[in-house]
Amino acid sequence: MILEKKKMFNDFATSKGLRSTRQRDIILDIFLSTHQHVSVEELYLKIKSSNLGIGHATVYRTLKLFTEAGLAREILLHDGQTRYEHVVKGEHHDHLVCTGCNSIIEFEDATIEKLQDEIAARHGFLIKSHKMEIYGLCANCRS
Amino acid sequence: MILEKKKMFNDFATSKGLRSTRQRDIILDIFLSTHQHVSVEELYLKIKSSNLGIGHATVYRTLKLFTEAGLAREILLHDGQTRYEHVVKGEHHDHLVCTGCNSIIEFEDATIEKLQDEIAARHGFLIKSHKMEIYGLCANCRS
DNA sequence: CTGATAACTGAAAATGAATATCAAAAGCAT
DNA sequence: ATGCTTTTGATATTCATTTTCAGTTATCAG
Ligand SMILES: [Mn+2]
Ligand SMILES: [Mn+2]
Ligand SMILES: [Zn+2]
Ligand SMILES: [Zn+2]
Repeated sequence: MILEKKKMFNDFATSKGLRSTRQRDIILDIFLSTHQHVSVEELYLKIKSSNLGIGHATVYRTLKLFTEAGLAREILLHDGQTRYEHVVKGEHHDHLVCTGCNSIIEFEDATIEKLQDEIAARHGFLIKSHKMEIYGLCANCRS
Repeated sequence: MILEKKKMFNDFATSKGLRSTRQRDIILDIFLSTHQHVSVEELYLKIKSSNLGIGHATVYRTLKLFTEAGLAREILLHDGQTRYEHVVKGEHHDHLVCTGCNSIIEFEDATIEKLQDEIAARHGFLIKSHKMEIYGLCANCRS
């Protein structure tokens, strides 16, 4: 799994003529070791606390590369910070976002995805990506 | 239609003990005269070009009031600017966003909305709002 | 291995949207 | 009109992200 992701990035780097650097290796390692929905700052701090000095700019730049390489997805919730999550090949999910405790529940719904395709087709629209977020209170925060 | 919106804001203002000001009247007029999905900056410039001096801060503040009053909805696309659209009572729609020409197509799908409710219910989640955006190329930009 | 070249890094500065500050102005009740 | 409270807006501030650019490093031809 992790090796597969590393290979994926390697292939991407090769195809784009990117160089292999210490920083990119470290950032990839740490990104792969995180759970879902990490903000750039969280990653930066995690790297910092490992006594590995890497600059902010490099973390930002590298996460964009991961996104381009298809192994990360950018998520913009309503907290003013860009977050990244892992892309699992052949999977897609959307989010229930709790405004009480900021927790995120993931869900998949094939019917919704199909309806989206139909709507797009009806408008001659070519889908590249989509996002769907449901905001509200999770079971815990309701009570 | 426009009178109805003005009354709506008036009622809201009264219920909140807000004062009636020249600035709020102007911003409401201009907001109601726009089409969908205006950014704060666009509104600000429109006001400025009408030779009516109103500060940035006031435009930001007032649009939040409109949102609270239920006559505007905040939209966050991927261009780093908050936009606002008109709320039509009893209606809801989502967006197809063209990454080629930045145009936006609106659509409604009752089945998707119902599926969202079901998913939320399944997780004991109480929905407050949701957003769904499909990104890609519109019919024009495809060709 | 060596040197040339182009890519990469990161500290620091810049950007840009949005918010906070606060003194002056304006609305409203009496 | 008076007095009190809200509102405004120029300005400063915040904060995430991007840009700059000089120094560093990876890669590759010789
Ligand atoms: Mn997720
Ligand atoms: Mn719309
Ligand atoms: Zn919660
Ligand atoms: Zn288009």
